[in-house]
Amino acid sequence: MASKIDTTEEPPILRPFFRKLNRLVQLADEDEQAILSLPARLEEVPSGHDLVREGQEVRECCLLLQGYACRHKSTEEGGRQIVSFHLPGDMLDLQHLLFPVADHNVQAVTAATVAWIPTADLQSIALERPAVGQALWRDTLIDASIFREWVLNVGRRDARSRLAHMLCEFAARRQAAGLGSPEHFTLPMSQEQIGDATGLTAVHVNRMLRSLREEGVIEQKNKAIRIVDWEGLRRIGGFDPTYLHAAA
Amino acid sequence: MASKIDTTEEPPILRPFFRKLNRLVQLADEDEQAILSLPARLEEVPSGHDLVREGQEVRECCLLLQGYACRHKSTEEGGRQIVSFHLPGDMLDLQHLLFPVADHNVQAVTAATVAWIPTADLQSIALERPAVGQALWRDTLIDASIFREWVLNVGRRDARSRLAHMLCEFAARRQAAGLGSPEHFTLPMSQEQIGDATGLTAVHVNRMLRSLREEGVIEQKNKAIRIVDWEGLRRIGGFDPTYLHAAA
DNA sequence: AAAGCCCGTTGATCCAGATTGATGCGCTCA
DNA sequence: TGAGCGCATCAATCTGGATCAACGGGCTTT
Repeated sequence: MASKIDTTEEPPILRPFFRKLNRLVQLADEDEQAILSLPARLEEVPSGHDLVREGQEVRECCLLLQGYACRHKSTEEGGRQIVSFHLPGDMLDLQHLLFPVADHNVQAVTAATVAWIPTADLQSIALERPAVGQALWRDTLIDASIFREWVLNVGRRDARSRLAHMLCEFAARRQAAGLGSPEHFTLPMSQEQIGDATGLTAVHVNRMLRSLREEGVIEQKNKAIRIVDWEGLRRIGGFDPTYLHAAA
Repeated sequence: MASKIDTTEEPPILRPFFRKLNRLVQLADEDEQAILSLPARLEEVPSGHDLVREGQEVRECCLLLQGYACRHKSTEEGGRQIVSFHLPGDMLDLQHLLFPVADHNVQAVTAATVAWIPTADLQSIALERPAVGQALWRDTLIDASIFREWVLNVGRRDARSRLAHMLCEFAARRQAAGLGSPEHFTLPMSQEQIGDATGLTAVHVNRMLRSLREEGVIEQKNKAIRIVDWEGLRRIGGFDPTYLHAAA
């Protein structure tokens, strides 16, 4: 399932990662070379696979290359809360650069390919190449900003708004990451997972999605979703993309 | 209300800030000197004062020296959500080091003294002194970890647990910051504010605090609070301090 | 010392969302 | 080709927390 690969062969598997960092901070050619030649261990995992578990000691950071992932925590009673969703190109656990023990879980939402990069190598590139370090720091700051918005989302918005907001964010981040049209895409997660992300139950997610469909702001068949009335959805969710800081 | 002061006079007003960073990363004497001689503009503000407003362009980062503060966001309908509370020694808006425009508000919870430090100076100290940069980065990562826990708190815990968890976190952070006993302290915020932080209404906060009192896990008179049964409170809140990463 | 106000306290009622359970559809795999 | 299963869908009932309303006590203001 896991295999060592020679990163000097083409095309460099870390290019999506470089592209993302380069959106955050303008990088020089040497920065690009340094990033692309980071050692990386590829792994393909099935949907639902746990990539990092809470309490685990982490020596490699996990970069998502294909598919979708999420991070989640649980209460002692077993209530599960997804705290973020991730797109290809996202670093899933940058916090492990400075804290070796995981304080939450990382899970594949769909079948996915990830690249494991030793934390030590990321640390030294961040230290030796200030621009790269700054890009990584920026990435963690955007993460934090999204968490704040999620606190607001689950704390103060009603069910329909929460869902609308989540859909808007997902669409906006897809677009920012250059993954295609923000109006028509596949929503990779199950309604159960959407509920875990919004603090709702799956059945209520179902009801509210139906309500959004009946209102004519979205269309759905299976996992395929089309945002018919972006302004309407934006208004229902109270979505303002400022907190994404243009990238993410 | 605001006044320029010569930071070379004793005692250095930035010492609490240095102490906090030094807890995050072991700093050298030159790091200490560099931190203590950062230019800082002192300001004393009354309870409820807005230190930073959403949308505002920020050129100085705000360091809390005395009193308590919070950060908050609002929905378009006006629902207010407090996303974090802050103790003396905390940097209130480190994200402005890399993003010049505020995506949320910072407010004084009590009368407070703050020090404004130009973002440019913080940026250069972070760049020129890797240990300081790392400490600041660590601080933002701990912030993010706390936000994740808050998403879980408002998303998946019931009202009583949310409150118990909030009390545990506040006590633990007080202790970590060396602000005195974790069992007996004054809770600076109003029940309205506690509600805004936990996604509840003030009346329900009141009821649940009474329930905690009746259960004998806490005692309260006015703002003074005593945690009588720490293990009980911990259990009710499902509090596990790992996410605070020992400092904060 | 009186006036006013903010804040905490308590009760009564209402509603958004949870829970439970039943049905149906489209996968995958034998 | 059909069995089995995960997942979406939908309805009926229940409940935690919101909302609305009233009161009291300690604080500041004059």
